[in-house]
Amino acid sequence: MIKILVVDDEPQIARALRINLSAHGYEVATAPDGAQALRAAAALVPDLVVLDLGLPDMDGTEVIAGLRGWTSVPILVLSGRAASAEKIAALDAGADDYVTKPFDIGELLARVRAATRRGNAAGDSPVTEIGSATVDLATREVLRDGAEVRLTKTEWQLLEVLLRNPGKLVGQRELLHRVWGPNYDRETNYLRQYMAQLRRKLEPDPARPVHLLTEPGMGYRFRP
Amino acid sequence: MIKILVVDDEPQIARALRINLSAHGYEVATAPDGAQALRAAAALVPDLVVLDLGLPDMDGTEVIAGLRGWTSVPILVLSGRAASAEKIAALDAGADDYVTKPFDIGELLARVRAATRRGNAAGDSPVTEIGSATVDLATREVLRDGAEVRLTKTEWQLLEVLLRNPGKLVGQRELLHRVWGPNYDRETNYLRQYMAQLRRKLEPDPARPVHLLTEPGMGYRFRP
DNA sequence: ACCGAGTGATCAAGATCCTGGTCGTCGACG
DNA sequence: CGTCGACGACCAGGATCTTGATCACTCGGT
Repeated sequence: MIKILVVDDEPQIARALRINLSAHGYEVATAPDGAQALRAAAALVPDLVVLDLGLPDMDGTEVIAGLRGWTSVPILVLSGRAASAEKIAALDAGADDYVTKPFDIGELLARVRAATRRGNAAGDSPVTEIGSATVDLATREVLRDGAEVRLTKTEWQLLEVLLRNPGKLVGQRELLHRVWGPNYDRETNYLRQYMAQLRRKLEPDPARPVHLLTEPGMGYRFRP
Repeated sequence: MIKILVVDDEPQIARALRINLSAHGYEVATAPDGAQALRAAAALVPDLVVLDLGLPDMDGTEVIAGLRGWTSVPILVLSGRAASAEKIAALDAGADDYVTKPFDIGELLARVRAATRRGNAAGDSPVTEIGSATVDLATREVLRDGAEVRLTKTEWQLLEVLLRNPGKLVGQRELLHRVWGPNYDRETNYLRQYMAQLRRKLEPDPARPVHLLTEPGMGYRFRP
């Protein structure tokens, strides 16, 4: 079942979307503001986010950036503002589509189909092999030698950023920014702490990592 | 370079799109009707198709179906008709986005960026050849004769400045500014030190550099 | 042809920074 | 009240950066 997270502060619209989407076979969750949206997205790992830009607590692009930090889930933006600058800002922040209110529900559903179709067609298998461990980013499960390994929320966020950039070096500034937020740029000790935990849980020999590598002075890298 | 195929039977619009897109660094090809569009797509394998629905020879959805038969290239539909039924038909036929004319060129470019960003996510990175070594600035990797070469942070910064100005002379003042900051204008010995290290790690014969050249009294130059 | 100044290359240390590992505290949650 | 995860501090070992010294080369001037 395809999971959709609807983010809107107006109860009527949220309700209407929920009814229409679930009538077409989607599993729907809703969040009334940006903070709860980010939490819900982390908890549910939806297949699509429908995001209203007029949220009370955060700017729309901030929500998009918060999501894009750790997931490439399709984001479909709803907005009352039709100005091109608004659209460009949202799209460049990482949104996949932009629909202005009032919108035709049939068109919205078609755009939802287009966005979810892409996600499925992209077909990048969400499971990643790390030595003897298997990481499934979609279901948030780690199996190692048949046994399940538990990761905490922070560990997941850190691991996901690395796994979504296979082979690529991710700077420590960027990692801190994406996992802990913009105010933790200097706390590199967090990184060391959690990288060590991830290595203990995933690497065959945590003292000699093969997949979760350190690039001294620069950042970390996941090698498949 | 990202290749875009523009399909439009109106020469003015095709011309305007070509100019705008190539001004933003895309490689543009055009086709005036559906049949030629399908042939061009098969020959060029573009990274994005911008498709006007009002073609003389085929219905727009037929063109989309013809493309979708063998490729999952992103398709961005342009159309003068704003009716929801049209949009739904095009999107369900396999289009990724639908923009109604008249459109804002900035918005179109943003949607182009959004569409290509998705495809390029699993993309390839630009690599530079230095003798027998290959340098990948995106992933921060250097391979030499199949073996991996480790560069330190400062070595990367210095090398990146040179590689981003291929063939161009970069003054020592400028290099020092970019790598060490504004307060190191006179420390040219740093440059010598690290240039020597880079040559040792990258040049076939470090004593006789072929790609990382010294311009006495002025600066350094990377020759591809 | 000789010399000295200026510049660049190379070598060899200390100083400094970074990392990994460990420990202890705090707050949330059951 | 007990447990777990997040947070913060510390230390030792090692890699990196910085600095100084030495030598080779070029280029004017004598």
